[in-house]
Amino acid sequence: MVEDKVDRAEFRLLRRAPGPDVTLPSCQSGMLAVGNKAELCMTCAVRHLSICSALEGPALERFAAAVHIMSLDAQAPIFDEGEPATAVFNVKEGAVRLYKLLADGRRQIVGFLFEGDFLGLSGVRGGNYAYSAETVVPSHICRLQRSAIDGFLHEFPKMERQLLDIAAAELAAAEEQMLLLGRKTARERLASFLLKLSERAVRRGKPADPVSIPMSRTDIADFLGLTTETVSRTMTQLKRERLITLLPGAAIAISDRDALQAASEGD
Amino acid sequence: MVEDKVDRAEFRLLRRAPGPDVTLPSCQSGMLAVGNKAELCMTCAVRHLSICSALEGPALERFAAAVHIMSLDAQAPIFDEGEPATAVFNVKEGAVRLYKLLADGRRQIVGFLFEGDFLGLSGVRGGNYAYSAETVVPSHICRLQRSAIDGFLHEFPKMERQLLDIAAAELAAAEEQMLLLGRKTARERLASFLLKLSERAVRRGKPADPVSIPMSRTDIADFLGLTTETVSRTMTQLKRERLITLLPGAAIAISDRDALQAASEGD
DNA sequence: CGGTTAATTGAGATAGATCAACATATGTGG
DNA sequence: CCACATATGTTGATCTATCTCAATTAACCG
Repeated sequence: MVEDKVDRAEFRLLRRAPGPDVTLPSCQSGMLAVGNKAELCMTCAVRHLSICSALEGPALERFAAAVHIMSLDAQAPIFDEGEPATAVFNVKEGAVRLYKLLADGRRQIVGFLFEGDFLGLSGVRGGNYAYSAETVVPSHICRLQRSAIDGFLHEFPKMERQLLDIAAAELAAAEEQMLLLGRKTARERLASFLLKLSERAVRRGKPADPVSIPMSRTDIADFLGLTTETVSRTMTQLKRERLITLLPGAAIAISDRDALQAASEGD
Repeated sequence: MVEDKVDRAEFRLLRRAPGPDVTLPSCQSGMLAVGNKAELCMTCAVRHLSICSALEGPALERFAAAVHIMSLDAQAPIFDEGEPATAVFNVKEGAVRLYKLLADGRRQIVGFLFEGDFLGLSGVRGGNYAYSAETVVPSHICRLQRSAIDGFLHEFPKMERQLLDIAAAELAAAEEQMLLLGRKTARERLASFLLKLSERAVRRGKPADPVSIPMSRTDIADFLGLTTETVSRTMTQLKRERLITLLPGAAIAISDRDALQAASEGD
């Protein structure tokens, strides 16, 4: 526990040690065996949330044929920062964290992904992933060769435009996160985080109020630029002031949304 | 000076006070009078750096016809966060800062733009600008109605793809900035900042070594999530250790690039 | 060249980090 | 199904990097 940071850096080196190219993580937890692959996308519960919604009918069937669904355990690597960006992904179910590491193991989580979120095109620098990706909980992730998606983008300008919109939205979110990291207090950061999680849950068609918090305190800390201890203390503080209620099963009830909103902007 | 933050917040409110829509800043410092508008883009010194490079011949002439060049003083507003995003911009000459404010005046600069940099499509949330933009030094900024650029994007997929690449690069930069803001020390932040400025100068065809620093210490502080005092002290520290030399005229010589690189990653 | 603004330097305060128990889940094999 | 083992979360007591407040100095500009 004391050696946490060093462990993280060493672990990273270990993972990279084997050779220049690592086996694809798709093999690590097994692939779903599916009879009719087309069904995959046609009946996908999160299609309306993702770029796949730009396709219909035969195009969607062709798309489905190129997609592989990976079933991953919790804490499973998807790809590493610096690897050639040969595939793109879509989260079908579960949660993913994207992060960057410093040499000494300090970690910054640059984003969390949930059902319907797209991954692997934006945030790529010079053909390589700009961050690492891991599952937070057991997840189903759709995987598609980059070459394949490039073809679809070329063929369906609507999809490309949608991707541009996604990139613009991600950028706006990134800028908000910069404001949070550069200028907000711990209390403001946590309040902002909880509200944002709630908003995102709503966009996915889930209830706004009991927010599910699938990630650990350490993940939250590394996302908010804090330590676990500060996250824990601040959580307790918000609880004590009755802005939130900690529920069993990694969920949080927002007891006073207005007050939490106020707390997120600096009282 | 003591009331700096409050001033900033009040100033912002004042600027917004007049009415629902503010006069376009293009009128504030005058427009360049140009005989042959087509010449504007055809002979533009930074065309190869910007999205305009996707167009040639007649298409470029049509593009030029739709472009207005604004000549702005230093510290001139370009647009405000929350305004409808009715135009896109390209920096022809000068420097621009993009920033977000909190209600009490705390400011986070989310990016600096230089010659050739594009502005106004990515980072837009729901049709409104996600941040405010101001010039840092006297600048020439190309302005184009959003509806016009949409037409070109539709007509020239090459331009749209280029925009997607730009957005991806911006996102990668934003993620790196999150790592800086969330996990780096003041020393690491400043070293990273100076190196990045140097890299960007090179990409614009300028020398890597005496880096021009057009922005104030306050701007640097608000970009790095620090205070002016800390920026100043850290600058002095790097100078004392002979990693950099402060030159007259807002320039900095990188005396020991390797050491500065090391300092940017945590010694 | 004086006046104004920006940058630097110093002294002291503090939010959040670090170090250290302790508590509470989570899981595992008997 | 319980008792132990391990990971995760909470709480407490310090410590410190950076902020804040306060001068002082340097740069810029008409």
